[in-house]
Amino acid sequence: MIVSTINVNGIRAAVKERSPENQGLLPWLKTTPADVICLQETRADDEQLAEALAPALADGWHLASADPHLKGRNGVAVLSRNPITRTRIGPGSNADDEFASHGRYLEVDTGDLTVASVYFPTGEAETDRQVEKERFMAAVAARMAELLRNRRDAVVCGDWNIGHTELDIKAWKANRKKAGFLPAERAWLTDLLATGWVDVVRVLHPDTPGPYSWWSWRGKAFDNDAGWRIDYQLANRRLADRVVSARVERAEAYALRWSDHAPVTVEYC
Amino acid sequence: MIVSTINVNGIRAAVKERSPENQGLLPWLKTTPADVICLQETRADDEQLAEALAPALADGWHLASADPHLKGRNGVAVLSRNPITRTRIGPGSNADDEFASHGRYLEVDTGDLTVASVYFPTGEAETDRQVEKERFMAAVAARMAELLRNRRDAVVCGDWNIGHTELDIKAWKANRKKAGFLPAERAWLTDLLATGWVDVVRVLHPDTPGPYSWWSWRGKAFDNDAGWRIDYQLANRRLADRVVSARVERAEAYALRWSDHAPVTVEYC
DNA sequence: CTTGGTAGG
DNA sequence: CCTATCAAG
Repeated sequence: MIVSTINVNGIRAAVKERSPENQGLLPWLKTTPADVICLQETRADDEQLAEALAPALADGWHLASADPHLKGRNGVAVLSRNPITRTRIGPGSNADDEFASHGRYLEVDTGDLTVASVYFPTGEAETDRQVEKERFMAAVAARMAELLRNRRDAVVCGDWNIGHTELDIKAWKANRKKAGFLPAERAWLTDLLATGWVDVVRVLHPDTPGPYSWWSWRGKAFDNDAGWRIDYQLANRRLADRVVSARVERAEAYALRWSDHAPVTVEYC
Repeated sequence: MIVSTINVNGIRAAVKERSPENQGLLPWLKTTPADVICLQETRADDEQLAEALAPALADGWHLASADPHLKGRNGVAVLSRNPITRTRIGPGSNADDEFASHGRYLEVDTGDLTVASVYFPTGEAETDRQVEKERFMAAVAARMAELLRNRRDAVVCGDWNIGHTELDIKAWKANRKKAGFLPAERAWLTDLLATGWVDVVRVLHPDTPGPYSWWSWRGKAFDNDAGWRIDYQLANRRLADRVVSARVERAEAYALRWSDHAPVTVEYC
């Protein structure tokens, strides 16, 4: 069982042919061994998303998605080779959940697994946008506590927009007061992991900087590997014990950059 | 003395290299025999315009321009191989001219010639935008009457956004109620020509449809030559008598399309 | 279909 | 620097 997660930074741009060598997301989808793929920042409504992914759907992929409330913003989805047997939109427990309409949280069951695709707000230190990010963090943590109480194995994938430790951001010193590496955000992740979730990429690469999963388009950030590791798969411990490999597909991304993020791919035996 | 006029549809886009074969406006500028070039729809302020045209200025071209009041809209300019000895912005006679700030009218003297670069509003039938277009038409006609009373030879170049006769629009039947081919607009041009101005391209091509100078980007308008002749050079009669050639540079535009308009180029002996 | 502005990343 | 939106042409 292989699970991938990637922030596509606009599904319509991601599926576009960019050059003869770089034909975008669809060739990657054709060749990936993944069984489940979590997508974030589709920046499209359900109809536009299905249209962009039409070739994949024709190939038999199943699709679930959570529409953004604002056009051209957010949007998350899950692609699965096996049927999707349950979907839940929003981290909250009821329809008046403030985030249910934001296109930031989608949870599905497929086979024996529960998979969530989550897109955290960017935030902005010292502003209301950071307050909203923290409300979203609290809502997701509450839902993840519920998931732990369930019987099913679960993995929560996404763009968390938080670097956890100094290993996770190349320029961590310059970012100590920036949204994405604030002490409160880092502590929140530490606390979340203490409840029983496992950051499976970090467990397999405990001491190395990165592997980064996002590089700014600006300047030569990608060439210099001046990146951030902000895309995580958090698995419950029983599932995490089954991890056989966990990597960021940077090599592929190097040749074929159709997003500013790279896929984070984990094989569970 | 060769005068060209072209609506560049955004100077910053026009100077961009579009492909190995199509390097944009600058190579055309390198090879054109024109002595004076009127530009419309630069969609840039004076500083952005000078930056986009920096290679031409380094080659010795002189530049005058009229800033648009709204960012990214309108904007007219004149490039001249010889020095520009007088500049006037706006068709009106005083600073409270409503159009002086709109980046639609620039008049210069160079050598013995007065040259104006004018960008008429698009208009929209039955709306306030048409009323404004007609106010601009009246202001330009008034200024052109003044020009005729002057001693100097003068040519008023630009994107008039009006097709004069059925020869000037391929699909004239479908456009009889559309801004750009309204009876009032056509009559205004007829009246203007009756005051002593000469549409020099039409005089040299009296009976042929076109030659069109604008084609919509939509569909296959350009390939089908489904165009409009809306870019004119109007010369006073004495100057018009010196015309030796007048053409639309469609052949060049075919290979190298860096605007939806093509240059209208006239040689005066 | 293309331009430039703007918000957001 | 890239992805969207939008108004305008």
